[in-house]
Amino acid sequence: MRVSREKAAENREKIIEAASRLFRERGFDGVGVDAIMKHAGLTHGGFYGHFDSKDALAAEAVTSALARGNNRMSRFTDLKSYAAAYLSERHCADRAEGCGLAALGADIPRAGRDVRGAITTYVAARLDDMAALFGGSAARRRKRAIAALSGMVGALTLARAVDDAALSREILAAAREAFAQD
Amino acid sequence: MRVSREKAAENREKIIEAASRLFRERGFDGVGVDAIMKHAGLTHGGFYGHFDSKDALAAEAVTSALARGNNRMSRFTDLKSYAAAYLSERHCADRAEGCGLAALGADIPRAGRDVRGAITTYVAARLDDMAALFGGSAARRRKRAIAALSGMVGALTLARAVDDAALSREILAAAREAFAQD
DNA sequence: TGTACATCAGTGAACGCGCGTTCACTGATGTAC
DNA sequence: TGTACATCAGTGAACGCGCGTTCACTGATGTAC
Repeated sequence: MRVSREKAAENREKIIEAASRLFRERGFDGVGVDAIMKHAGLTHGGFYGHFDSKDALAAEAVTSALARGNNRMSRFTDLKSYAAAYLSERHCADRAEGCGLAALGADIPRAGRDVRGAITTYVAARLDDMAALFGGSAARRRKRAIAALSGMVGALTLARAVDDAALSREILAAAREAFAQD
Repeated sequence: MRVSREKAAENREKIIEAASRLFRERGFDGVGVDAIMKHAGLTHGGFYGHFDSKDALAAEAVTSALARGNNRMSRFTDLKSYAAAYLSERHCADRAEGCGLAALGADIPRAGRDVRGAITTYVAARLDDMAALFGGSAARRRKRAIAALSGMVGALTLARAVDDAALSREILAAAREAFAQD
């Protein structure tokens, strides 16, 4: 049955949000259109009224997930609290709500053009943000920002990959120490 | 038609090797049993004579990929040449032959128990290797090894994710500099 | 060493299932008068 | 403001396809005598 334009726009957002969570949790290939629509409280048939394809949704979902990540992380004004939040055990345990880079990492090079474009824009923005947290020349701050972002994404990836809670915590703790330094 | 036991063992290795390359290149869900067997020069029906399931093969393929990575990287006796090799543009461009951690990264937490076990063993071994490349107390060397491995895996992941060749090279170069330091 | 038979690695067709996508339909919303 | 009709967001069945897995079969290999 038809629904008000307002409600339809709301539903579209719900689909994007459900996809954004589910993709991060299970990967692009790990979730179907069916599951996404169910999580948004709809039936799968209506999907193609909102999006051209699953790939098109993926691009929007990634953009949305990263924008939210950007907002969440850009409130930190010092490196130490940034690293503490990013490398927390809470973030490690919660892929669905966490950083899209770490959650989708190796899947990104295999994703479509739009997804990769969104990621590239995001990485560039995040590096700019992060450079402000370091001291020294612009060139030095830039290089330090790259090292810190790489280190955090890598540490979170390893801490999540490993099947040993103690090792996982050790990785996070060592990374918090290493990547919080100017 | 039947084949000698020797030839059968050889075929089994070919399947593992093909899977190891294809999984790293396209992810676990991105390759079918059919493609793996074709790359091994066989037909897909014979697969289940060698392995119980696709998942069982995945565990063996990951073990094999990581063991080879271990051999390749453990020949470096100094951090700088290690970082130069790991963070080379060549490694960045060649997912199929490169480090399994960076190639499968975010897919690992979603993989089966055996795959995760193999990864955990590998990470532990790699950290031990790497700690020997640093100076200072055992605790310091351990922490530095964790930071360096995290940084390299993360930098390679980011350099591959980004859709901009210049940014990709910049990430690798900055990481080579940052993570080659004691 | 040679022969006869059992074994079993590999083949290719087939199965069932889930997925991305399409479509005829429904009925509430939006609009024209 | 009220009525009549057109629109179109969402439904649920259906489609075609590819995938993981199974199976009857083939014919070379391995073995028993």
